[in-house]
Amino acid sequence: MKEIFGTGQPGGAPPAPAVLAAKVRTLAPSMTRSMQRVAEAVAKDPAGCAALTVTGLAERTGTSEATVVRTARLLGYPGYRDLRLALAGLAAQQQSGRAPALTTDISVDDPLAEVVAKLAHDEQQTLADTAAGLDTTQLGAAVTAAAGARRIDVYGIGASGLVAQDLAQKLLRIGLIAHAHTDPHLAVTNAVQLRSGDVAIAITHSGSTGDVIEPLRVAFEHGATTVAITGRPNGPVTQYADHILTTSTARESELRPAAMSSRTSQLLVVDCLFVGVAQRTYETAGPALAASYEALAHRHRQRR
Amino acid sequence: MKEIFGTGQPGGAPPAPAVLAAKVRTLAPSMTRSMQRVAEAVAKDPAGCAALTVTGLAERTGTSEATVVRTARLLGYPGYRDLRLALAGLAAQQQSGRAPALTTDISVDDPLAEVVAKLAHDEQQTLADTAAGLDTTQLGAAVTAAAGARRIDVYGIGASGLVAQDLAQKLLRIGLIAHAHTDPHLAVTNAVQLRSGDVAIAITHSGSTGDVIEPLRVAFEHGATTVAITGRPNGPVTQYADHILTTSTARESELRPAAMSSRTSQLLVVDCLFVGVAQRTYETAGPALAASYEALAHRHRQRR
DNA sequence: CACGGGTCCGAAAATATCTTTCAGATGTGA
DNA sequence: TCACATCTGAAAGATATTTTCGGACCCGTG
Repeated sequence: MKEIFGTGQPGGAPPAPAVLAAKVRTLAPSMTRSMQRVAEAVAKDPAGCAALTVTGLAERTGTSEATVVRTARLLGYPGYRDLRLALAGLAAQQQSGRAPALTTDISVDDPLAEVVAKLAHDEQQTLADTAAGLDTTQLGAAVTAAAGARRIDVYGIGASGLVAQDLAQKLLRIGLIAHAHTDPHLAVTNAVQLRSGDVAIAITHSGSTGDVIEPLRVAFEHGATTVAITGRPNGPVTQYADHILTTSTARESELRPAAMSSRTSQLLVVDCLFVGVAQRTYETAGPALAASYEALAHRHRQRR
Repeated sequence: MKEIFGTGQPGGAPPAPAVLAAKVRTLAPSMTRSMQRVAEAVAKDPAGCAALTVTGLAERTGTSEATVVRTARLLGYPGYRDLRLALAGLAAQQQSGRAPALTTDISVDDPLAEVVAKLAHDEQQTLADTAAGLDTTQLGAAVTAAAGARRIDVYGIGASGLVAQDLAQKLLRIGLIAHAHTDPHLAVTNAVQLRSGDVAIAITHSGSTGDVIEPLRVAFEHGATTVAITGRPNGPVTQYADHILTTSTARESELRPAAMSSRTSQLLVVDCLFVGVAQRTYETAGPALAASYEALAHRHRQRR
């Protein structure tokens, strides 16, 4: 069997220096234990790790050279050598005056003002990570597909279901035929209707939500162009996805469920997708947006 | 010879990445012809050279590996490997020097990468604004009311409807009785059921969405504690609100409907409200969160 | 003009580093 | 518990870097 790891991102994602920290955060959950140790060490002390050889880093993290190389691959680099280069770059950037973001958990007895500050900061971080980790090539492909689609179906369950609805609502506003499906059975029965030229989009943070994967699989097998918006670019859902849009995965805690930051991340991706499509179809999207704005104005009371 | 550079590292310490260019200029005259070629190439295109192996750089400069290594030594590095790392650092610093102003609107012909950057930046700004403008006293009051409520109803239409659902979903997870109403008629008929001790929350960006104000009015008149989450702290909706949580109002443009940033803002407020309530009811919320997490895990296929 | 002393240079060997392979270890679901 | 798949590290294999070493070149001198 072929090595599944090496693929990483087939779409030729260039290894970037500044987005490395974001990538670590995004991909950490989909890593194995030893790889996480390596990733953590790398994220914690870029300068120190850049000075180490592959053997040295393996020793420091208590793993083997092979694992270090595998981690480098997962982070999108051809090998450890390149990761090391990026690490040096990151270290240099950090060196040149940057305040390290202080992220503490929210605890039960935090005053409200602090809760607000921490939540806002966290979501900002999530946005930055997502933007940094988003592959614009994949995004472009998804935009092209959606802009020319006969029909667009979006699948999502739970919190992701709301994101799916948000996307569908917006696409409808610019004159596209878009539906959000939050019921697994209905989703599948609708997916059967799809064919080449249609687009199916699955939104799942974990990348392994069966109820969402199933309709995507059906759509995929019926020839539709499929897009996965997920936090686990290696998850099962990507198996049936022509294009993969990666959301960031911030660490969660008891009082801050994963749903919170993943939702922020998903929404940003969805917004990007939407704006991209709106650009592409500006001829019709522009007037449509204006018209829907007009229509809404009449639902508002006039006072004040 | 005396060390004239500001490295502050006398002896065999590795030179900093930033002073590399200066070193090249200073030491160039004392170099041999071939070494000068190498030094020049390195100074002119750090990024490009960092990507080359010792053999590659030798070829590009028309010299040999040995010469490259000798040059690296002359510049103060133990070997080419370390010069290369410094080069990568330098490249990264130069790269990060460019901070493009993102204050402009998104236009039809923006490349996707820029769309992503602008959207992310904008939403970050929105979060900061919201956090800054949120009145923690009002928030505290709303939290207290919600934490002790017999029942919580949330009203929202369109994009705000999704936020309402998000809030209700989360509150349900920690064991509270919460419902989101997106149908105006049903919302009103349900609002009639409310009484003192219950909480009604209206979410409307414009503050003047009749379909949302009406149920809140009914709830208010039936004695429920009412909360308004709105971008217009003076809007009609506040007339029937005991507590007002203000969301930020970012400027909109044709390709970036107001719904986008207002949604981000609303979600942050809703999250704050939720976390506050979860803190307040930690006795029951903690276990409930853990339990719902457990339950979800089984809906996911095995990892990878 | 030839010669000797010095420096400079690069091909190839020697070493270090990185990558791949493979088989045992470990965990997971039926 | 067993079967299966995944994870992991030791060691072999491939690259890259460093060192070695002999020849080329420059230049002043006899």
